[in-house]
Amino acid sequence: MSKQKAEKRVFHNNDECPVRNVVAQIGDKWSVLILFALVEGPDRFNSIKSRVVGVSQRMLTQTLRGLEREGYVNRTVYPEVPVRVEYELTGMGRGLVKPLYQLVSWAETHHDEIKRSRQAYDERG
Amino acid sequence: MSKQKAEKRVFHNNDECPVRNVVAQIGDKWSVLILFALVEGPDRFNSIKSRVVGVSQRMLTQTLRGLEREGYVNRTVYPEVPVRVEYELTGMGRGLVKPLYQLVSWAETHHDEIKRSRQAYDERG
DNA sequence: CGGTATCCCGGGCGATACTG
DNA sequence: CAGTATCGCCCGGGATACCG
Repeated sequence: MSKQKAEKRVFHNNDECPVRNVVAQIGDKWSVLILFALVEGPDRFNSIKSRVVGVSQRMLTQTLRGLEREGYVNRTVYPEVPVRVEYELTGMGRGLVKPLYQLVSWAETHHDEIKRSRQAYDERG
Repeated sequence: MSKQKAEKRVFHNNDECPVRNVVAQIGDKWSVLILFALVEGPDRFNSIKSRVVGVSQRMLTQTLRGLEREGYVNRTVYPEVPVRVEYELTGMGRGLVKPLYQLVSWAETHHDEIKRSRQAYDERG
């Protein structure tokens, strides 16, 4: 049967790669923070904007549109005056957040170790 | 005690935020693919390069340096002729990969659903 | 209030050439 | 083989102005 040692996997970086797909969507500056903000319940545009510190109007709109397109977020317009728009996680969005929490929890646990590693790396040039 | 309803969390995007820290390092185009390639064992520069399809020499070097700085990857030089350089996951790197697998596993499970959501979104304009 | 539209700069990143 | 060095393009994303 061919070789004795298993061939090592090859990794592609395109639209058909689920790895790349998810990282491409949530790997930007704001997506994860916005998803986490919405975990606490539906929220309005300007409220999200004030809670996700530093996000510009342009990037908030753009990121929410992306998350909506992937199916992680629902957008609901209430035609009041003035208009009210609420964003909330979909079922799939809540599903995504779980492994994200695992990741972030890991990151928090190892935050100090990472900082020390950086410092050591920088010191030895 | 202050308000009845809990205040919603505020999310920052800076170096002190573990959320941002981890996403900033692994959210780029190549880090996750390279980490996954190294799960299968130590590997040499050009071998990684051929397995992570599309990565340029420049970006592979740069990404590996970043992963090494965070403490996820070890770099070992064997002064043979020609020189051989091996990269391998550290203990922390192997630790990081676990929640990443959870995330990617989730992504693979929902890949079709996401694709359908995109299509629906694009069709309704 | 919740967006678009436009301008513009810095940097991410690919291509290419060179090196120990 | 495993990198650095340099150039240049593209575009992410901030700032600002305007709109339903």
